Amino acid sequence: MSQAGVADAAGAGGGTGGPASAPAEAQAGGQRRASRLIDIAEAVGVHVSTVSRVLNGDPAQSIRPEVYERILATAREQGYRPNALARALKRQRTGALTFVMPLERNPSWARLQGGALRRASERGYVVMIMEEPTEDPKPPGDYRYLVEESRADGLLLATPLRIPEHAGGVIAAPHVYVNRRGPDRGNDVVMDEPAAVRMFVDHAAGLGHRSFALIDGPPSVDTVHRRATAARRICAEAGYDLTVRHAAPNEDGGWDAVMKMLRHGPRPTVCGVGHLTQLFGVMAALRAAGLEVPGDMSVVSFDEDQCLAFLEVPVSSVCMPLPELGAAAVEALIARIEGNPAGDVMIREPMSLRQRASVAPPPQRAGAGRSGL
Amino acid sequence: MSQAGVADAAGAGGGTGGPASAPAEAQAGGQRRASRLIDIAEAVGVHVSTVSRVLNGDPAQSIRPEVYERILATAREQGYRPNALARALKRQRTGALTFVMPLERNPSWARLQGGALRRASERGYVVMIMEEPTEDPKPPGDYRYLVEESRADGLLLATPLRIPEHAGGVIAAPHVYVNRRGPDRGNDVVMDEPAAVRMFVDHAAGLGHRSFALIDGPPSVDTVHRRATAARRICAEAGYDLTVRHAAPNEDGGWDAVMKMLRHGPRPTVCGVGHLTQLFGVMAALRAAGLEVPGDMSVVSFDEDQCLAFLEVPVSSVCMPLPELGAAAVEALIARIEGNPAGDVMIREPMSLRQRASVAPPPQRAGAGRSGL
DNA sequence: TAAGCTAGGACAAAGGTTTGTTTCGTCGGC
DNA sequence: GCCGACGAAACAAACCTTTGTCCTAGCTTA
Repeated sequence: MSQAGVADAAGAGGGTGGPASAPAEAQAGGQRRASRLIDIAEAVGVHVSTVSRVLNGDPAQSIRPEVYERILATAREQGYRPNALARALKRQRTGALTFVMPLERNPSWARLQGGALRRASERGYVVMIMEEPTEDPKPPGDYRYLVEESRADGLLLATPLRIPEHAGGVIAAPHVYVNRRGPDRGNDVVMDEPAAVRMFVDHAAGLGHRSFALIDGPPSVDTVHRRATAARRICAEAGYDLTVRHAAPNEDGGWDAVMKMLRHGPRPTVCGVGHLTQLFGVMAALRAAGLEVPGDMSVVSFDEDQCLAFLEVPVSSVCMPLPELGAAAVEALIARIEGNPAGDVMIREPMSLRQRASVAPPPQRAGAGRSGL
Repeated sequence: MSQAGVADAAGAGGGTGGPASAPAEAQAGGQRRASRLIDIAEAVGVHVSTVSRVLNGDPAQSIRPEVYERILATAREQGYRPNALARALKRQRTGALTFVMPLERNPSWARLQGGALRRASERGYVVMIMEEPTEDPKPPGDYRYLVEESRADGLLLATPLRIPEHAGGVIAAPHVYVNRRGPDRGNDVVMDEPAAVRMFVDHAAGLGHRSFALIDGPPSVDTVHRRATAARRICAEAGYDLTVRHAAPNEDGGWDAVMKMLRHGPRPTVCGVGHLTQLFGVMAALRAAGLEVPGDMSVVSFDEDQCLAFLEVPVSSVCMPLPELGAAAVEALIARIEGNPAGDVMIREPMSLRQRASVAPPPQRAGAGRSGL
């Protein structure tokens, strides 16, 4: 990047014979060493601290304009890049965040991650990703070491689980729980699951449905727990029937849940499904049971994905602002790092119901009466 | 994490009054400061270098067993964690990799990322993710700064694009191009796209197909380029017809490609589709055109995803080992960082064709004759 | 008994920045 | 003519590790 060496010749002449190491240029063999503050200082003929202040625009220091310009020019010529390690060591701040999340194929995680990464990048932070498997989760304290080792300034804890029993107490480092409520208050950034549920219920109720089902993952997952709780409350208040079925968050889980649901008790007329993968099993099971969607049963997914529009029966979904959630989590974490904790955050907007073909008025048989529309 | 403070009392007694800073414990107000080497050294009554060697298991140094034990015990009591910053600064190695990739909802990227992250973690590296948008890509040299700033030891360049014209030359830092051939040789880790294409062609040819189409993204994407080139060669050698259509890597692109394909020239009997998103458009367009899959046209996706099994017509796919590609890329990068560059790598295994309902023998009309099976 | 060797550590110099404190002139004011 | 202030920059102490070199007893050996 631009030929160095010129700088030295044009520099302050004679006094280059300092005891310090070789300048950035003229390294014989391999890779040219990276330019350091001291290389610029020697080339210009000033002290390293002066260079540092100029390059950082320290307002408390006045510099002669010519020196100022020379330093800037030399830094450019040498392609100077501050050593983030040294800077972080001195400043006690790394400019890095750690995002702890499961590595799943679920597109929702990608949306969340994308939102977080973009916002972090805008804010000048780099993000490291660490996997936390959904099964066999480690206590959150185990991630603390990344901050303790000064690798990162804070933690985004985006595991879907609720507080593990072995939580190991509260994390001292700046941290935010993403779409999950942590053991300590004031560090949660969560989706407004009740609003999502309400959107689902209102939509279906508007078509005449009175008997609801919710098929979702295990209640140990905090989002699931919040969704189920909200559904119970909302349906109870409105006087609707509700069956909640917790099942494995995969295709088989969806299948099993449907099969059990059809065997036991009165059949609901509309069914919300928490996981995209469960949805596939749900649709297959309904078809296998001879039920038509939406003729016999309406279905709504709580995971939005493009493929929903191209399934055998296109499935409506509640589309939640996952990228916004990720971005807000980053924002909240940075605020904590900078010493302005702002309390829990709930993400509401923009939430929408994407209507596809899987929702219709309930079948007459089960309908209350005014299924006119 | 275990009460500190005990260590000091049990330590070497009197000589604690060093001029250095306060020990890790007994910090009055806020967060207890992290334990440092010097805290352990003072507690035990040895020099900091001794602690460092013990904790790092330096074999060149002999230590009295009792001192050895005391150091280890004290480190444990204080919950010592080496400061990664200081260590990296001194060792000139960060233990971090940077993964440059687009942040897309495409599940293939998640699989690739997952494979890379897991392998890096196994190898003791942390990974930072940087976005490179698919449109408006920066020259790869622009990421170099992450290494120049000593934030990472190497770069995984997983942008799907071919060498940008403004590449800005070769990157000096250790780097690997992931599923893309870079401007310099010996740093590529790529999928065996020709094998994938051959799997597609052989499968279809075995059913009697002789007229192929390939719908894929723009040829500026290196994977697309490799796929198209391989398809041309393979079909030419076998004497099959081939139409290659480059289109936008989204639903509309797939739709447009089909429409153009149906308007111009002889209609192929089987169609490979490069992107999952394009596939949706392809399926919609075929249906809109009144063509049945697989009756009138067989379809194979080059992107595997669970949802393929649940589309209106379940679509066969060539499932490529993306996680393995990611892992191999990490492996190759680490080898370079450690000074053992190993040349280009091609990932072949395990590659499989997932047969679903979208492939059948060609329709009689277009078949050459022996369409018996 | 003196020289030499070894075990067991201490010393100190990096590694590249940041930042509080001094220093050295020079200028202005009285 | 002297004091204070100020502009402009140097000095040096961190930040925390790693690692090459040096030192000091105690012991062995000639």
